[in-house]
Amino acid sequence: MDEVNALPPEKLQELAKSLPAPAPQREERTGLPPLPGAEKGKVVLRFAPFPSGALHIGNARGVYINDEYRRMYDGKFYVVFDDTIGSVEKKPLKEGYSLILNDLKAAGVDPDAIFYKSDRIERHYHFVPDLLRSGKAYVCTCPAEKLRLNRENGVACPEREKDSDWQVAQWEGMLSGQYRKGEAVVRLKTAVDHPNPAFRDRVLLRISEDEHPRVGHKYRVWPLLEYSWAIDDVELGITHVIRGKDLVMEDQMEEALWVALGLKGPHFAHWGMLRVRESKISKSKSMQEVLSGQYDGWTDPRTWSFGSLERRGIRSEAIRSFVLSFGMSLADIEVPAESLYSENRKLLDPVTPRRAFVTDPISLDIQSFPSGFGSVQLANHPDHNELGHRILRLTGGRLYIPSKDVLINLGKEIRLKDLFNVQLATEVRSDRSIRATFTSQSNKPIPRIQWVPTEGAIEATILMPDGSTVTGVGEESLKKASLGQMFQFERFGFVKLDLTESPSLMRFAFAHS
RNA sequence: GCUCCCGUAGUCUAGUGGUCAAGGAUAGAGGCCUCUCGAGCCUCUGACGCGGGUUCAAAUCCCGCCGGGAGCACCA
Repeated sequence: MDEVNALPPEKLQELAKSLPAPAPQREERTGLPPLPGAEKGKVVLRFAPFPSGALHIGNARGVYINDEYRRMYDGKFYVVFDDTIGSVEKKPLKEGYSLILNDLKAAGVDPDAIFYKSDRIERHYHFVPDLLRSGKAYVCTCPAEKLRLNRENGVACPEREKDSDWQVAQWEGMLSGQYRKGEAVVRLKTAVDHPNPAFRDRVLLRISEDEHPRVGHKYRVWPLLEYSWAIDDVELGITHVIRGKDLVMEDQMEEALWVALGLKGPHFAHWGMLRVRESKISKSKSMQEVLSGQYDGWTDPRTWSFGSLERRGIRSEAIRSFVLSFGMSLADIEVPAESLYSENRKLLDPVTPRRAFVTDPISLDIQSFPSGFGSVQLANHPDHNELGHRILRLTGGRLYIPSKDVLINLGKEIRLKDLFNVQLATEVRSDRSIRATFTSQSNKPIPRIQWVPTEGAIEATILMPDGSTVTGVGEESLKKASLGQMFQFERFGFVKLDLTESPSLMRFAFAHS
């Protein structure tokens, strides 16, 4: 090596030529890494939402990673509603089910089957007596506070060592109503002094008398997440549980339970925590704002729900490639929404018609308006003729232009984009108008200004991602737009028609610039 | 505090001992094009957290440190 390095550059060049061509670049992996133990055609995945509200951008990773693996392995994708009774802070919502199913549809993900945990409670009960008789679990009747304290101190509760007849009798008492909410739970015997306090004789089932949105008061004993999944994952034939790394401890619990139950469960894989910088708000926080009426429903852009993104015109394919670009990395990341917008822009830009829009308009009063400009035809897209054109009527002789452009060009000659040049007066009149004089038609290198004919202009309000509203005027042709149609307001950004309030007042939602 | 996870450019990510004087995306800068401040094209800036090992060879393996995150419920 040293010998070669010592050679003069010319010699090296010669030497390089005489060598065989370098090996081809290492092949780059595309898509997600292979799943351990996965066989084509035999992979079964699950997406397990809690029906507390619409799906959030944070759920997108779970949806699309599982769906992508389904594609890769020609497998199955199940939706399994994780709708146990929850807690005071986390309650299943009746509308949560349809909200989520609709969001999945909007996401372009079609499940192979839909299951409800609330339909499977009997299966969860089924294993309890055996667990009790074999001494792998026990009924604990300590009050929650006592239990917590004992766990903290690594102390066993007195019921732990009672015989199996007593255990089974108490279990039946839980089911029959002899015990009330909070008076008895079933706990797994792991170890009271396990180094991880969360592992110390974890609770498997507990009593709740709350009404459930699907099954009402049919059950009073409800399983907890790890226990129910230890059974469901096996019985539903799930081969791979792929979820966020916030749930790794639950995996370990499931594994402990499989040992206790004598079952063999699926593989686990995780991804790290993803946060979109602009969407600091959580699903449950959104829920509060939606329910309290602070937000404009589940599609309020501040919720960052799937529905809100659809409302803004963020396409599901863009969300898909956005979240898949992070792969299965275990690092916790915070990503700017701009990355998502960039994906969406690639999809939107070539197919979205352009329209003129002016914020904070000032009326331009043109003296000696040239004849022959009764109307002007403009292409809908500068690079795609196939998108057609539209005609702007100029018969009124007045235009709106942005005040921002007026103020920096007072007294100067400006070009009205795609039209002609005018000389601006030196001051804006009190009625928010300004005079201008026609100068010439030739395209000159002077400031080019966006404009909208006053006659036929619509008033447009645009709902921004932060919940604020921008108002302005848009060209007449927008009146023909249909709900949900997208436009690029030139020099402003991509918008989607949200609501036509009246023939001259239209509401749009802003996607991104 | 305890348990676990993670540290590659501003932000993400590829990379699994030599093909890496580290690839891609996005953001940024400059230029070309364009009657949009959009898109497109070209160019540029910019990274292996730190310190020790192991090895002929380390972004990659080991140890320590530092930094970040998650979990620690009769929630999911």
